[in-house]
Amino acid sequence: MVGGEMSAGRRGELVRVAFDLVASGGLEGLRLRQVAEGVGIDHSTLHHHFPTKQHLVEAVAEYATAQFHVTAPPAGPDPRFRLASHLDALLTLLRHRPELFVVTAELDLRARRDPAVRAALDRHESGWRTALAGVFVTAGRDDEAVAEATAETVIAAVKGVRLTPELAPAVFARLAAVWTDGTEATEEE
Amino acid sequence: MVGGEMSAGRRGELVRVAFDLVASGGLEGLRLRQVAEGVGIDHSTLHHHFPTKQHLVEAVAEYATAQFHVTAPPAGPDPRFRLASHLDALLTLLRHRPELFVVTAELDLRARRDPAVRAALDRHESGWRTALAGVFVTAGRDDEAVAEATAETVIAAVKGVRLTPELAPAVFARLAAVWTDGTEATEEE
Amino acid sequence: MVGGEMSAGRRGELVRVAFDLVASGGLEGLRLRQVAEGVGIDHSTLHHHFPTKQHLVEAVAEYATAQFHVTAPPAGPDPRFRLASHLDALLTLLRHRPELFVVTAELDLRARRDPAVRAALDRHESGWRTALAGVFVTAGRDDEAVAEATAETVIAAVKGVRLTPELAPAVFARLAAVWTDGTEATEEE
Amino acid sequence: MVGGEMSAGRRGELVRVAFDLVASGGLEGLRLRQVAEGVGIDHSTLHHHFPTKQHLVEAVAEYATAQFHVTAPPAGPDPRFRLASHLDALLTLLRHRPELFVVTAELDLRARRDPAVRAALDRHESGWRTALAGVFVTAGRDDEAVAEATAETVIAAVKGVRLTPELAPAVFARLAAVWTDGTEATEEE
DNA sequence: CATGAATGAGTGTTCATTCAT
DNA sequence: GATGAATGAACACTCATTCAT
Repeated sequence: MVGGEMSAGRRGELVRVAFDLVASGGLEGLRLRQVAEGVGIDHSTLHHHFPTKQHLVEAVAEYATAQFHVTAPPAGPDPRFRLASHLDALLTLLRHRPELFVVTAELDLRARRDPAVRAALDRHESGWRTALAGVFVTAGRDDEAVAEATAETVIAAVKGVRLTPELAPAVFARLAAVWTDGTEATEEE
Repeated sequence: MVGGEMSAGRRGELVRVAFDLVASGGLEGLRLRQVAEGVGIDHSTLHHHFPTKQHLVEAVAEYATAQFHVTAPPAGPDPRFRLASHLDALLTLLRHRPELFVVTAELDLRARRDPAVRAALDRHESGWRTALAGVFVTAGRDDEAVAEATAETVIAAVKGVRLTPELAPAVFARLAAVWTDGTEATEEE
Repeated sequence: MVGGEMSAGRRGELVRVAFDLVASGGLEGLRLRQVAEGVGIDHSTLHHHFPTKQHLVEAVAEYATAQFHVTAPPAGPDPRFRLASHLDALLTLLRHRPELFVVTAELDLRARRDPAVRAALDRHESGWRTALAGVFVTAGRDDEAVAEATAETVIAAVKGVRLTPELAPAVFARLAAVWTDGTEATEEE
Repeated sequence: MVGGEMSAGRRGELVRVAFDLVASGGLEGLRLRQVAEGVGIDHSTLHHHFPTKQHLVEAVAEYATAQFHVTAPPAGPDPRFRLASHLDALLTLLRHRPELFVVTAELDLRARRDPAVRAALDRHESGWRTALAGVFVTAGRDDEAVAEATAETVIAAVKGVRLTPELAPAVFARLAAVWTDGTEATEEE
């Protein structure tokens, strides 16, 4: 159950090298020769693991989105705590692995023309969306539609700071403060 | 008669066609031959107007960011009205010219490795940032640091819905609602 | 009679700029745009003066070879003096205008595939050849065939140092010494 | 069986075809597509063997200069014989492989702007220079400086007839005759 | 004479992909 | 699996030349 299909092995190595290359040079700059070189194999050997570049890109999409599972809002009765925990986890991840957000931004753009990448991203995002809406719904202050809109707003704001991690703390603080009761909001800051 | 220079002429034509191609195929898919073909000239003639592809991309960046001037928050005493107007204008632009937001997203990613595009985007964004912070500062409810963080949050949320215009109405409504909920806001009405 | 057809005027200017560009970048690197730019006119205007690049190259060939008239062996009864004067003049020219020899070397190579340049060079070279053979013939020590071979040898040696002017003094000294009587030969050195 | 590596193989084939093309069309006219075509491979495959055109040109320079090893003056006690043998070998090479001299002339010109070609030529030429000076030094008639100047003169003359092989016999005869005319030379016979 | 716009053939180079070994 | 050689379509860019103004 652990590492079901990746992590070690040539395939996983290749995906991680490709991920790093996308992070530094963009999807546009991704070169199969560099990926192979980064793993220490010939570039034509790479095609034994990924028949086509597209397959590798899709694997990178799966890999990248999977890394976000650590940010899932924890279970619990207190919506404010769950939201705060979620934003904290995201902030920590953004600080320590900013490339994860960069690559996601790259994939978001690619997804417009690439159904497979689109699907991988949607799989990830629908989970995120649902979990977040759940948090706001249990807060009980709003109806479901508003809760969903609020979740969407948080997601949008997170996406919006993917390329500028230095702005994230202030933005996340605002998000947390605003959707919390007036009194706590001010003292949290 | 004044300012006719920007939109007419081969240069402007080329920029607009390039812009459209970026919107549909991404910066990655931008091909000079297609740009030239879209204008009806030989691809080598394009180099007469833009010595290099980079020059064309920079012109696209200038063109794209310039289109956002219509969304500038209007002057006036009422911060809630100014914010609502700004979000309305953005929503209208997003509805009618979604490519503008797509291209901006593309440029944002390119800007990570392209100082010239970075500069063009920064020029545009710093104006946006300042104007928005100004709105919140005059609202008087928060100090300057909070106003700036709030502006950043709005910017982040707008950036976050660039690729999903269908979510924008709900998100923008949440943004407007949240920052007009306070006591001061209601008493002015 | 002075400056019969060149020197001043756009044509002459263009030829001299082209000559300089060939000297520095080779015939291979000659660009009409640079020639025009060097004179301060548009590159399409250049075609009013030289319908084609070939015409300009031929003009450069004429110009380059014409500069060698100052090295013609002087008239006089003393063959040794005539040879020494000739070699002196060549050495002086090589010192002060090395580009002249570089361009000639370029043209020599081009002449293999370019009959017009071939003709210009032959015109110049046949005069040189005849004059030099004349010097050796009047020396009286050898028959005409030997005189011509000697002239050819001097020409070959001069051509051979065109690209290495620093070797020219020693080589020219050897040439002069060898074809002079034993006694004078040693004291000239 | 040893050394079969230099002449066989795609690399060697490509170099020889490139050499021939330089001989006929000049370095200026060298086209990678023609080289590949001459070997019967796709022009992009050429880049598998030579990453850049420059690498191919340098290989041509190495190849061309290496062909001259057959003209090295033989060892032996008699300077006149050594010089005559050298000139004979050069004359034979010039007759049977005139392209070798043409290509060398092309490379000489290119070397002015190409340090790598310059180095290849210098490697070859310094050997030639040293060997020739050695011949004249052992002749004993002149001091070392004069011997070097004489070697330089022979080299210059040889270079000077590279493009006109028909003049070489007469010139080489003059060179041999002149430096074997002295009293010491005759008394050895 | 001079210009700016346009042309089109051609240049070296790149890169994912294929295939025989 | 792994490799090296080969492919071919595509790319940005160059440059002499032409032509309408």
